[in-house]
Amino acid sequence: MDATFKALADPTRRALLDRLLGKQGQTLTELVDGLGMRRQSVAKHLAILEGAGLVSCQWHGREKLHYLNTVPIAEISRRWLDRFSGQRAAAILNLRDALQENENE
Amino acid sequence: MDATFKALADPTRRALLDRLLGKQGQTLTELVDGLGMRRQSVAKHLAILEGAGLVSCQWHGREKLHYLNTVPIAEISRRWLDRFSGQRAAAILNLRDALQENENE
DNA sequence: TTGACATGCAACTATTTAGCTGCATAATAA
DNA sequence: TTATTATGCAGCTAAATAGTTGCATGTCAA
Repeated sequence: MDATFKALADPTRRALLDRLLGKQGQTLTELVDGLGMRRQSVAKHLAILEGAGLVSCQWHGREKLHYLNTVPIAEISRRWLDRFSGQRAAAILNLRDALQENENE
Repeated sequence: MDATFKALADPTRRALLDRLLGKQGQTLTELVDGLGMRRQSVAKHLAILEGAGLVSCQWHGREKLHYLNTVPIAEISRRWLDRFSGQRAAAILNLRDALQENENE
């Protein structure tokens, strides 16, 4: 889970996920285009995404095709974010507001 | 949004959010306890969380009370994660599996 | 076979980050 | 007032990170 959060922390890596969401099975060379960065840098980012399980790869001759895997994102959403954005969090926000009201008196 | 992702990338900061979810309005000194780290380090983490809008603070005498703010998390969940964990992503995963099947022939 | 193409591996640099120590400031309590 | 407590600010170090270049390897196509 920590690897997933760390992987998502970089804007370049989030952009890569975005592009894979738009079109699966892209090669490294294809993904480099438009990022304003060298091939090796993008390869590093993709390796981090792969290490976090966010991207799965598949060799096809000399090309390495990259596929988005959304399972880790769904895990984060389910096991972590939901606790914060759910009803309980809203209740706590209300409590905070109540405390602030109290403070302003 | 980038600030939010970066703030969530650190396990100590996620732990801080967890603890604030459990009990709002804690002081810095209170939050230091159990993290195995100096007060100033925790203060830096809290400053980053505050900078990302994930924590709001309120002075009460010499004590600075910390409150969880879930809005940025909800934003991430709504504007970013939903695109990946939704039905479209599932369809793409199926497509990926289909491609892999095809590859194995 | 030869040349072009796709990728990997290794080493280097600069920047950011996480933690620390030391001192200063402000508020509470005796 | 004086001592204690809560926090902030500044500076330092070590480690991690993001980017680079250069070279090696393996595949496809002529």
